Formats: sequence, structure tokens, C-alpha cells
Amino acid sequence: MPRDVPLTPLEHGLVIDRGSPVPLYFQVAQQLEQAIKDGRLRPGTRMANEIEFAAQLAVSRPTMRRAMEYLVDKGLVVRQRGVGTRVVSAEVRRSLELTSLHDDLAASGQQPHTSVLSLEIVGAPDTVAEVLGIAVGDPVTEILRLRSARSQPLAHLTNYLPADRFTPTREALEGSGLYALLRLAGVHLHSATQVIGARIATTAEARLFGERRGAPLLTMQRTAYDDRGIVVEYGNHFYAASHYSFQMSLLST
Amino acid sequence: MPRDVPLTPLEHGLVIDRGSPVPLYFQVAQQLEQAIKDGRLRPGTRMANEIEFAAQLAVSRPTMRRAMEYLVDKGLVVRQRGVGTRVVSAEVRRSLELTSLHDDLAASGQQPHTSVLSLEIVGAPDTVAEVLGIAVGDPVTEILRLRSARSQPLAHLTNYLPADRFTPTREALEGSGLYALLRLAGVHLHSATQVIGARIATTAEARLFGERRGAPLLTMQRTAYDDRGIVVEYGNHFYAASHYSFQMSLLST
DNA sequence: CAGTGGTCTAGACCACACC
DNA sequence: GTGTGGTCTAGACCACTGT
Repeated sequence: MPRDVPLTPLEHGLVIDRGSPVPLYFQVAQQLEQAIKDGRLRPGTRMANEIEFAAQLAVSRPTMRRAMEYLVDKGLVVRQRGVGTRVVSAEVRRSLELTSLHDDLAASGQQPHTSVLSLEIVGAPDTVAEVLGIAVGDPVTEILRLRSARSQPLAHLTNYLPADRFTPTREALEGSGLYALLRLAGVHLHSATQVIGARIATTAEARLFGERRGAPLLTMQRTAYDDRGIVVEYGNHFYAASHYSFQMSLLST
Repeated sequence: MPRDVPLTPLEHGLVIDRGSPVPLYFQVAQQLEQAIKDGRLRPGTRMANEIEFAAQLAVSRPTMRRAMEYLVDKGLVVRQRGVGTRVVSAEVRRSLELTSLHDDLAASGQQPHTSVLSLEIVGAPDTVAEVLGIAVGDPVTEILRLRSARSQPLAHLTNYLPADRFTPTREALEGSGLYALLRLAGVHLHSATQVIGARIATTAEARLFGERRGAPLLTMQRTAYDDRGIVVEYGNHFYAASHYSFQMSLLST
């Protein structure tokens, strides 16, 4: 009788709306996710098995199963055959709430301010042309931005986009992140690769951040791809290491 | 008739073995993955729809579907309702072959060499105790390693593990990565969080890498969690920025 | 042994994209 | 329209874990 801890009965207030366009599995998954996040399903508790859940919610087992898989993919729950399903610890959950492809700074909750230093269409320099897969001199949108938090400049961002594709306005760029704007413009982001390194600031770079020459900088180059494998954006950024670091979380396998 | 490009017929030599303990969906998924990776399914080609695939392989549609979802999750394929399934471009695919939670250096194919500088059980210093969730002074395994590639030292790795859990041998550590050893020891890794930053090397640190004081260092702190939310490992590392950078890829959403 | 999650089937209907 | 992927059902059997 593996009821070491009493099962979590379904009646945690889950309701499903069969008239909604939202898929059933997603309705269930989201409500369970919320229940975990606000503590109604406590860390370490065993959940009822999927058959029982399915029966009580009057959905089929595959549908219930899909909801569970969603939680597993999000790292909120661990399943073991023959054992059951448990909610992960609060600490792990907190650590997983960090983002990755999202705008770096927005997540850190420091109300960042972005000023556009420059926004123009230029001929692609050779390194940019190579990355974007276009010819040297082809028109690209070049965006230079300075990000600050608590009026301390933290990051200098340089981005290149193929000019024919989409060119944001200054105002839009000050209001939201580049990725959000791309999504609004109907670009289907697929994936990105990035390289993070470090180097020493030049005098001019250090001055940007109110530091001295020789200060450590974090650097990041990122290339973002489209659904169709086309490069959407190339970014070359540097950050004041004394005020900024990259935080990320990883799920196993 | 949306057959802009002739569908990829099933007969790319896929075979399934119903006697195998390997799940059907996985057999199919792996063979398709292989076909994409070695070019038999070329980038941009449309694949036959899942009904056709299922019929030709004599599996049910949900099973075929699950194989497709595996490819989507790996970023190898893009699906659009009403349109079809296409293989992503070769460039995107290559960019996605980079790892994340795996051993950093192993993937870069530089045949790294690891020397164990020190391996002992010590009382937990306060920061370590806090991260591992144990009391200050409790026994922890402390591992100091130096990683080199092409006989150039690149990284200084410091790890702490709860001593009661698992203590690797020197020999094992020189042969394989810490994470591989943990897995062999039956530890179910769940997730990890890491922080990447930069700073300036002290004289002693610089000497390790054959550099001068003031050289830029990349730093990384990582905390890895168990299935059950217990901290398995805490690492505090620094890297010679002139010879090392972190490369990673991200899948959208 | 009983209980759990993991796999698989053979259907069905729906939502969306394109012509 | 037609064709595609997205959702959903109601069963079945298997594999693993624990007692």
C-alpha cells in the first residue's frame, strides 16, 4: 500500500471547460502548475495516479497524461514508473523560474531602461554579412543600445538585422525588447546560438559604464534563426561584469 | 495540391522491430533523426504527413505522431497546421548540436586533459554549507581540478559534494566528467542553475594559465539538483577568457 | 503481489492554411 | 474545398517498483 503520504485527491478545485478553445490537457496542466506554484500542491507530495485524475476530471487517460507530461517538461514534477508522481522541491522550482531566450535583463526585475544610441541602415560589414548570409555591403539595420538599471549603465548592445525583413522604430525599441518586437512582426523564432566570453574594457568602453580601463567585461554574441533557417538577428554585446552576470537554469537531458 | 516539393516518401529505408524492447516511436524517431543528420532527408524538404508515414510503417497515428514530436523537440523539424512538416536548415541543425548540461569542454572536441589538484573531505565553509543545505563544518568532498586542452591550462574547477552521498576516486575523475560519474553512481540529476560572470585574475590565478595579472577570467557557479530537490553538487570555476568561452544553443519557447 | 507510469491501437472530430 | 497538424477517446498490454 504505497500511500506513505496520502494521495493528493483531485479535489483541489480543478475545473475544465469543454466549451473553451483551450485544449483540455492544457487547461488541466495550467491549473496544476498554478496549484504547485502557489503551494496548494506542496513540494514532495505524491499526486494521485493519472487514471484517478482522469476519472475525476472526466477526461481520457491520454489527455490527463499529456497534462502530466507538460509538468514534467517544465521540471515541476518527477515521475517514476512503479512509484508515482511527486512535486519537486520549492528550491528547485524557484531556480527553474529563470529564463533563457527571453530578454536578459527584463527577468531580473530591475526595471531596465534602454536608450537607443543609434538606429540606421548601413552596408553590412564583412563579419556581419557572413553571419547573416548576405553579401558584404547589403543593407542591414544596425541598432546600438545602452541598457541601464537603477540609472547605472550595464550593457552595450549592438544588433544587426537584414533590412528588408523588419526595421523597428526607436520608440518601440525603448519600450520593449527586440525579440518581443520581432514576434509581433510575425517572425517565427526557432532557435539561437550564443557565445559568452570575457575581455578587458578599452578606455572608451569603460567610460560608458563609469569604470576604468582594464575593467572586466562580459561579452555575448548571439545568432537567432527563423523557422526556415534564415538568420533573423545577430547581436554583439558587452556587459559591465561588476554589475552584470548571466543566470540560467538547465533541465536534465 | 500543396505538393510544391514532392513529398518525402517513407521508403527511406526505415525499419521497425516489434520484438525490440525499444519503443516503436523511438525507433522511428531515431531513424528519422539519423536520416536528417546524414543528409538523406535534406533541409527544407517536406516530409509526408503523419497518416501516410503511419500507414507505411504499420504503426498507429499517435505512435507516429510521438516520433514527430520528438523531432520537433530536438529542433530538427518544423510543423505547421495546414501546411506540413519541413526539415530545418543545415545551419540551424549544426548550431543545435551544442550541448548544455554536458561537460563543457568534452563537446568542443579538444581532447581535454584533467588533473586532480586535490581531493579531500573537509568541513563545509559557510557559503558551501548554505548552498548545499547542510550545517557549517559538515563533511563535504572538495575537488580541485585543472583542465587543459592541447597542454594549455584553460579552467580551474572547484566542486563540493555532500560527503555522505558519493565520493569519486582520483582515477575516475581524470578519466571522465563529474556528471558522468554521478550518473553511474545512480544519482538522478534533475536540473541545475548557473551564473556566468567575469573578473580579473589575481597573480596566482593568472600564473596557472600562463598569463599576467589582470588577465580576464570567465567565472561560473553552478548548483545541480537531484530528483528529490537535494543539492548534488556545487561548483565554482574560473576559465582563461583568452582561451575559453561558453557556447550554447537555445530552442524557442 | 498490487500499483504505478510507459507504450500502443483504431478510430473520431476540429482548426488552420492554401488554393 | 482539400490537406495538414492538433486534440481527444476508450480501451489494451507491458515494465518497473515496492511489499
